[in-house]
Amino acid sequence: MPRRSSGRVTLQHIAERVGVTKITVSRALREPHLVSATLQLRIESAIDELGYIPNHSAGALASGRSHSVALLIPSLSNSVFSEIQRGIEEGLSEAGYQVLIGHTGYSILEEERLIDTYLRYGVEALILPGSRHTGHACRLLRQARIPVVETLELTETPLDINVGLDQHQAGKAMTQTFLDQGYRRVGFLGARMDHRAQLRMAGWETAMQQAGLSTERCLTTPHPSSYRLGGEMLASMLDRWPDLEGIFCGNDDLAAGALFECQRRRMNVPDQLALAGFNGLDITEATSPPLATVVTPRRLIGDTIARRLLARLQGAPLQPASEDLGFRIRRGGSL
Amino acid sequence: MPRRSSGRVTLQHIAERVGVTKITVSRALREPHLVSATLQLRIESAIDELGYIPNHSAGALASGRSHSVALLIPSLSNSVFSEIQRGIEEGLSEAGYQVLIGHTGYSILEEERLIDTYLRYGVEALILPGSRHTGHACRLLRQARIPVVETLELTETPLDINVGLDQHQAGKAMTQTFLDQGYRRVGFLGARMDHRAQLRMAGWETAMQQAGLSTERCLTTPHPSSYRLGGEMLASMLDRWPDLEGIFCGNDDLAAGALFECQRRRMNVPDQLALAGFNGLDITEATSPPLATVVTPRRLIGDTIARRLLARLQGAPLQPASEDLGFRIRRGGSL
DNA sequence: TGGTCGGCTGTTACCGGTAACTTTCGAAGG
DNA sequence: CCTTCGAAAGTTACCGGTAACAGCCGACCA
Repeated sequence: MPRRSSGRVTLQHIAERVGVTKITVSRALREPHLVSATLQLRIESAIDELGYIPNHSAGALASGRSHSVALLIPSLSNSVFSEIQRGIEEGLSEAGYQVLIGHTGYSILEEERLIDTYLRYGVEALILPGSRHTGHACRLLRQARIPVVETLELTETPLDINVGLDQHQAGKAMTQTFLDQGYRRVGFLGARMDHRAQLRMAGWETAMQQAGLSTERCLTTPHPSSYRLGGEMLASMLDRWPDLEGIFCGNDDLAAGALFECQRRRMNVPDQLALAGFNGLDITEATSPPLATVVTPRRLIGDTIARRLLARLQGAPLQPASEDLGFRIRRGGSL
Repeated sequence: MPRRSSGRVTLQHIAERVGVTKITVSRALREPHLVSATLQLRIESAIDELGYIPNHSAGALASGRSHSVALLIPSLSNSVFSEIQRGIEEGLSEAGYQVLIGHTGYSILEEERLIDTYLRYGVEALILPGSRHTGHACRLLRQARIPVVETLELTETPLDINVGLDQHQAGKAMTQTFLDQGYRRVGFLGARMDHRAQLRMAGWETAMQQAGLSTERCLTTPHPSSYRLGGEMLASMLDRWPDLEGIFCGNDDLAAGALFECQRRRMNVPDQLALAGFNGLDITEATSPPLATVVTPRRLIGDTIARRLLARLQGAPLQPASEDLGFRIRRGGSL
């Protein structure tokens, strides 16, 4: 009678049932070509007779490999990440990796906590949103000696792989589109104001300043963005700056909320007020008029991350570098 | 020289540095009250000097406890689940559980695969969307002898904990609201048509039949729902049944897409066509007019799941039962 | 006929923690 | 002064797999 045991079916049970040793059963599962065909069959049938389920912890401990990768995203409810996630998952799961998802709630402290958690799980790589991390997080990452991906934004000093787009440049380009269309009093509306939102706003400022225009018409909040907030903030902005000609919203949710508010006020978009968002979510194509937006190559980002990460996991050397996947301006009908 | 070793810092290293055995260090981390205060301090400082990160696999293997729970959701991009998830996560993380998220893509085959995967990880409980599973999945769940939660919909034959709402009843109630407002030629527009969508549609049929009305005006598709699809399908329905007075959409995305299409056609909602959705997502309150919808108690569902699951994890006996958390009809302005 | 080789299976040790039990030691009590 | 007791730390074995290396055996070749 063993002192303790989980009661679960183990390799040992299968081995006894078949009359071999457990290493043979282990091989049959991982390297079937090393096991004779007849044994293979007997092992298989024993496995599903007894309902054997491998213990991942035991395997990971013995082999030093977890076959898993952690993907941190800011928020589960933000559909910006679902396409990125799809690309990553498809690429990695083909190669036998399990993708563990965690969400940071846009906080680098929470990110640090999650990095620690997933390092305990022994993930073989980490994919992080953004390029700003706590000092301790950086230390953890360096010490872990595993591939790290920083994504969405670009950085001058990548830790390892960096795939994304230049958020500042994109904000500037969208603002320039307003200017090219003859709009002059263009405001900025932002929420949450995480690092990427700040970069976009800085792009707006740069473009306005270069054109010699005022950057006064700007309203931001640390609250999470939502349709409702877009509407409310639009109302405040119109109150405060009745002469506004156009508003660049830091993301599509705000822009859609602002558009709905315009509809309630029977304001014509874009004649009375031009609007633009950021990301190119589905909703921008559905509204009437469709919303102008910066279309970000999210699926491509996901695919690229998967490809480059697999290369690193298969031995490609650490060679920190950024990859800029660009963006596309879509005028929709709201600008 | 050991034959193999990961090179990572282990309990053993900390123990040597401090001059104790590893079990003492292990205790200092898990049961600090059993270790003297001075030792505790020396151990702590050794841990962050050396940068020790516990190996979760080793701990889980030795203790037979993974301190993790799997939450399967149909789709990451559907914000219906983010609130449920938040409630679950807050409740469980307080009690020291890590929540692992997987998405089934609305497929019970994929669900089966994920159940298998997470059982290998040794999760201590599983939370599943829906009550329909493959036969093999049921076998796996039964054999695993861990708490299982089925959520969103209710079932007569719960495996264990079942928390949700009566989707059929909700569909019927919303349809009845159309009828109470005097609408007669009420259609149904559905996409994806997973089990819950089918139940809602059945609710619509029941209400219509009980009122002696035709259930002919019904259009569904297996494609995933989206704003765009809502618009396109609305167009088809209006083509085919120009006499439609109202449309009950299987979810809020479709309803919003339909509303946008009405706006493009300059059709007045609800005078020319009444619309309703399902779930009570943010967008239903943002549009103009706001959309009628069935508000589902998602946060409450999440909290309830956390509470009941914790009870089971702490020893409450298996006692299969359903808990109906109800729903609320919101008329918005589109109905 | 002896040697070699390759296919298949076994032996042994080990991964990094934790459970359960044991030992040590100083303080309190009789 | 001896016993008892409890706090603090140690010993030993074990969780369930896998790496590395060691047989075994029949086929093939010289």
